[in-house]
Amino acid sequence: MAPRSASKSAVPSDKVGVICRALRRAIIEQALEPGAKLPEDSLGERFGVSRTIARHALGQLAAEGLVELRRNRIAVVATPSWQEARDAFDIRIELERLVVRQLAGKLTKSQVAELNAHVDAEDRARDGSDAVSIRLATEFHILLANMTNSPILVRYVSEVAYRCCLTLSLYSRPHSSECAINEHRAIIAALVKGDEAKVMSLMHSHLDSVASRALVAPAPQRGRDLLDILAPYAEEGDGGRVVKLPKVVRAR
Amino acid sequence: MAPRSASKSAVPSDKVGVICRALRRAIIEQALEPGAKLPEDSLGERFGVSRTIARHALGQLAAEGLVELRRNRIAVVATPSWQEARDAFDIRIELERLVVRQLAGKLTKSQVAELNAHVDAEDRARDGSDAVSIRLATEFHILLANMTNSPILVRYVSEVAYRCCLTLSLYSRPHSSECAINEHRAIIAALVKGDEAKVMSLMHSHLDSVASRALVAPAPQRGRDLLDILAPYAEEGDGGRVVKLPKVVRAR
DNA sequence: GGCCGTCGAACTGCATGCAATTGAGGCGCT
DNA sequence: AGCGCCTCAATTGCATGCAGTTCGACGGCC
Repeated sequence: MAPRSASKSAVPSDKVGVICRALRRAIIEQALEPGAKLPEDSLGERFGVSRTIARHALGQLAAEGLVELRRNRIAVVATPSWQEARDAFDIRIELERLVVRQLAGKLTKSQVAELNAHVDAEDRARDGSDAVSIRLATEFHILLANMTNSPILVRYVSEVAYRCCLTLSLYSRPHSSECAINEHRAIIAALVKGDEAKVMSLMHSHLDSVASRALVAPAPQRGRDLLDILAPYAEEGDGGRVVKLPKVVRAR
Repeated sequence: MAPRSASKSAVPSDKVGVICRALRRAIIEQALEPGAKLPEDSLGERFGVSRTIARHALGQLAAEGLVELRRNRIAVVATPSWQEARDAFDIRIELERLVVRQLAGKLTKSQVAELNAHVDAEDRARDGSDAVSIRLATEFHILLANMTNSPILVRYVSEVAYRCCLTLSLYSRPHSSECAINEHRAIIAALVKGDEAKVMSLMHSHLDSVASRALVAPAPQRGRDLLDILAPYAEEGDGGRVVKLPKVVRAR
């Protein structure tokens, strides 16, 4: 509906931007799981562009921390460690507190309407797939950030929110985020009321509860597969090599 | 001295990384002023690589907000608006409060030594060029962030610090940041002492004072040239065109 | 003299080609 | 059967070439 063509910067042409957006979305909807391979050829073919462009897009996404690039290796969707996930949430909390601090009491009527409409959409999607719910929940926060009119803040909040989303698919059990919709409504209400302190603490506890519900301890059994579990034991120094393991069948 | 090869991610090969680091440094030392042109050819030639690589590097820097990319146009060093500068500082304050909160009372002896050595270097550079002083001051903060061992936090703090650095060359009068060295020492002391609240407020006021010393109001006369002054009046929508002005001699 | 239109050089957007590296399967050896 | 080596297809790293666009300058016209 809204003609939100989003980020004006960092998008050399727009083909790159299209691919980035598509991949971001696929990643946060968990159509692409962490660790999924992203060969340049395939991407290029899929989007009707050459490898050059696909490569460029991967570079951008790597800069955002959504994909991992290793020299001469196929790019893969990032697999953040549990600690990184925690860090991302900590940063996110601070950034979003900043967002609501700037927004408290300053929302226009149409902005409030837009926010409410979004939460309604979240409500409606409750029966649908988890993926959509998660995406909408994330987009609520990005929508909020957008209203600050601070491009930098928007960029950082978006990035870190996407990263958090990514970690959710790694470490959370299903259906863990739906109950947060009420908290979104509460935040809107507090924003309208203009109570800065209140809305900041609401946002804080909202994110904190999402984080603690989602990030269920380092859970030995929760990792994707053997390789992930062993990762911390094979600290990869700047050129280090993972210890050779006898016969590991990589989970496809 | 320290074998700090820095960011492992987001660097496809390393030629790209080399170019990025070089340009970042040139930018924050103000060898490249905001608005400076960065043609792909020249960069490629300068660094002994093809345009492809130079282009990729520019893409990365654009993602960090240090350069501006516009379709079919020569890339230029970013020229943040005054408002963006303010926003960047606000974000920076929150992020660095997070840094020192995590670090308070947790520094090892060698880390403290490293910090002190750095501030000593800042002291020594006081007689040298402004550019070096500014770079060192910025690097102090990045050094601090590094000690959190949180790659994400490091990345964000670095980025936003570079951006702030960039704005300093636009909006600040010369010699405005040197007196901050004592504040760096105070922060180290408070970190060692482990007083979380104290160090957070120290960092807050440190950055706040740098910002307010530096960002001297929108100052009609302080902008680079006429075009910058007029920029806010010619909001560029996603494909909008700046209003045609009769005969503007662009300050070289 | 100043303004406008036209032209050319410069630059970007993108695809493709070639060399180098990887990792995966097959083969032989123990 | 298991383990290691070796070879080859798959994939990346990078440069170059071509087409389209922009910017600046020159020259004509008012």
